[in-house]
Amino acid sequence: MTHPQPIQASWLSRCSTAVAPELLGCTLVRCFPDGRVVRGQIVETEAYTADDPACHAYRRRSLRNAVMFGPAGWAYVYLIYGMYHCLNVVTDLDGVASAVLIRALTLDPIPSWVDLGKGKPERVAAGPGKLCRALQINLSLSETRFAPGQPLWLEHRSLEVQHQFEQAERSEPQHGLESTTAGATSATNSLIVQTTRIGITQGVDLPWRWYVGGCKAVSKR
DNA sequence: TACGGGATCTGT
DNA sequence: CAGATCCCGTAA
Repeated sequence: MTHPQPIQASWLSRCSTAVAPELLGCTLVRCFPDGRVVRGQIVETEAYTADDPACHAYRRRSLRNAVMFGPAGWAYVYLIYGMYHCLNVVTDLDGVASAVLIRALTLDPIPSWVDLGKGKPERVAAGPGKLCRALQINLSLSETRFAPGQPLWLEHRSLEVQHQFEQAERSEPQHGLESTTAGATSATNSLIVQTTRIGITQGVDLPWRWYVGGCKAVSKR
């Protein structure tokens, strides 16, 4: 068991559509001022790019979206529907407005101070709004850097998780893409499913959502 | 300055 | 399927 490897800004400094699937299986770390730490495995992501009409930075640079135009490795948090927050990881080169929305986490174990509410524990961080509620992520964390010692940082897939993903790729004899429900496609030999994004009205057909197949924390639709 | 819609979630 | 609830982009 090796210790966790923090994700550097350079690794995130690529197109969001490349980063988003690779963030699956990685760990989001939330560190509170008193030192308490919550770790969650990322199981669902979406990519947003500069020329993507669904992207908050599509039209112009503004006070809210400015951080997306900057270098990779910063947090973009926004308030949605007046009551939920959503967490994004800024990606790509300085000047290229893009980000990955973190849509779901599995928390194992769930720390005692995380509010379970009612409902299944495996769904405490199922959905972009719920994961921010569970980890107490709000606007004050927007425009902070993902780095160890900060309130938020990211860690690469553990060896175990990496093996899981690779093993899944080996487990089936070679096949092409297999169509599942509603246009979702997944290689029969991969844990990762790629499909269209959720909750948007523009860019609806872009297949820029990825999730870990079979995971209970993934949005259902 | 005013207005309306939104990368959500829950309960009916 | 409606409602909660508030910020921000757009138009005036």
